[in-house]
Amino acid sequence: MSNNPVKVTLPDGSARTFDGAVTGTLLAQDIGPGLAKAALAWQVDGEIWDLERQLSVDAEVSIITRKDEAALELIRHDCAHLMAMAVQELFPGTQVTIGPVIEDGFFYDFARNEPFKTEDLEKIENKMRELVDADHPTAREVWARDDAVKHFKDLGEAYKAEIISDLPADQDISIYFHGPWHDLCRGPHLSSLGKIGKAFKLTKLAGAYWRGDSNNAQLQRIYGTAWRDEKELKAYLFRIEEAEKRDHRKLGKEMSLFHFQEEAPGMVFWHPNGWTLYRELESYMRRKILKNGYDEVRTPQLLDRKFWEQSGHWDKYRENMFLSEADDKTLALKPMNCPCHVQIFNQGIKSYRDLPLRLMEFGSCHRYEPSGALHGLMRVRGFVQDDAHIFCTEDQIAEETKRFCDLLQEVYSELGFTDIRVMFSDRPAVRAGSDEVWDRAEKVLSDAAKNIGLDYVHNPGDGAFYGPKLDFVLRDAIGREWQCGTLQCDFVLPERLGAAYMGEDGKKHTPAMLHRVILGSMERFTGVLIEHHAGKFPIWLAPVQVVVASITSEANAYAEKAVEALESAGLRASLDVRNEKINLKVREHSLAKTPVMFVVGKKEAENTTVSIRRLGSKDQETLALDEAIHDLTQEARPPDLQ
RNA sequence: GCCGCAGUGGCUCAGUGGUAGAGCACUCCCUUGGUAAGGGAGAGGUCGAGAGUUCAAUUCUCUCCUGCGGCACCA
Repeated sequence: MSNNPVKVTLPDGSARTFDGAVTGTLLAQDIGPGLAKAALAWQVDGEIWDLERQLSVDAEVSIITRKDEAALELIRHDCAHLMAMAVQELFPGTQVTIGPVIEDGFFYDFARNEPFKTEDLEKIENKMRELVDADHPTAREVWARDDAVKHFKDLGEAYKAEIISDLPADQDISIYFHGPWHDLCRGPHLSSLGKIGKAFKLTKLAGAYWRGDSNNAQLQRIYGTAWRDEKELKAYLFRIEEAEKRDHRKLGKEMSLFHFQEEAPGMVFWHPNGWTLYRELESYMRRKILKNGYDEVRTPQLLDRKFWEQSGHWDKYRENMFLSEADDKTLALKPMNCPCHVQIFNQGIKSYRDLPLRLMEFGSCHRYEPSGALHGLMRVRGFVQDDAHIFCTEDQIAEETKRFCDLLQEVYSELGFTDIRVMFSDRPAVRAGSDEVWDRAEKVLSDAAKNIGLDYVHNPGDGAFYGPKLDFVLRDAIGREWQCGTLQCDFVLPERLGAAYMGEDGKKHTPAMLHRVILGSMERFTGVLIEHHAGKFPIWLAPVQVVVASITSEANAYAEKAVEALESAGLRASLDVRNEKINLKVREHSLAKTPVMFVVGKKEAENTTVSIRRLGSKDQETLALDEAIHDLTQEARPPDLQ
């Protein structure tokens, strides 16, 4: 170790010089005993280091304590080790594999013949607390690769040995010891297990494939969450509870929007309330799309197998298609609309003057999704896409991309989503079309995206089998992301399906085809809306926009009249003249999330007024019935008609 | 599809090797009450489906179905 002086610069700009190499611990002690006690790790030129790691060159440094955001990652990483340690103590013979930090927590994948039971989580958690109390110190060693491989093999840790063998040759094989237990790990780690604290909780048990490949063995994964203190843990658990409250499956049941049943897994039974919401959304989209130069069409759902053979779907997606037999033929329910739209394009002779031709359909599709993938409205087997295909020349792609992105932004913003992320996905391993065609398609689409200033993230290898795509991911009210829109550039299918137009040069050409959706699946987007609004829909979407509730039976006739007036003004109104107290009615309609309530008693009946109560407010406002209806009619207009 | 868990009246859930219970909702009666639960009575379940063990299964075992949490998948 060199004895040259080491100068470190602290965040406040002050500098300290040490005679030789310095560790985080030494530095913290040098600054003060309080900090020495609170130190968890230190940051050297932006990189987090173990406290005991030696620094022998000048650097910018800071001491990390529990107060720092960076402490979270350290705590979670240590917690993963702690859990693995507890598991191996409780269940000897269990092999460890990997245990990374993830959003809000960590997990560790184990290989063990016996399955873990839910009850085991508590045992493991208790053992973890014991180990925290024991406060085993951490030590780091660097081993020779072959020694490390042999060591873990001898221990029966085949997975660890495999991981080490696969590490790049130039990488140090660092082993971390926590008292009697050790693991291969890149680090950094806290200086002892006690520093983790006890604000952790094991949350769920799951299966996970080794190296994420379903051909490999399935491991047992235990998830946990860990925080800097009890308060943060509580806040996290509260956040989870709040998210559960707005779960669209729960709200769908409570608000009678839709249901599923086992005779039709993954297919929605829409109830009157839910269908009203769906239809409002559909009407809105139809107006937006038709205004943007599209023509609406409708195509068959059941088509002959040979049709799908020609399109290439039979080869690649046969396993995921619903099949049927009739007239000695095999038919398949359409999994997407594009081949059908090409058939419409192919009717008659198209001229370059007809391009771009934009065909739009609320296309009803079926996909045989794996049973484990189904999830409420978010992942279904029968769904409707707000789908369209734009047939155009290659030169028109840039302009069409711009038009589409403008429309998409407008729709998202009118529906209340402003935080949108874009991804550009290029050629997948399994694909149709030559590399030359892919080169062209990727270039034209990414250039178009760049030209309109889209700030996209590159997502390699995730394109559709026929072309590259732009995906649009939106963030909802509580920060979750939903992939909805997509724009896919396709030079393959039009050719395969024989689409052609007569060019200016009098020769036949194959058009390019842009596949695009904005909402994606209507079902899924409805689910997103339910969760985004937590069931408290804006008036234009609310299944029941206003309920008229009478206070006494003497006002019932007037209440009926008010409902009739609301309905003739085009509003969705319902009547509540039950023989119940107004308190109960207010409570029930509030719980039902009806946005507006007209409360009418004797006074209102005599004066032709209504007492208005809005969802989420205790205020009351009395207005003349006509005026109230007039105001509400304005307010209930969809965003594009405001 | 894979791993783990679950399936009991419309809903939320309790419970037991001797064929079931609560709250809410529902029906009826009383109550006409001014902004988040007025009172009383009543009705309602082949305990997901099939098979097995047992004198006896909603309860134990197996198979299947569906759902839930992940994984894998998502044209």
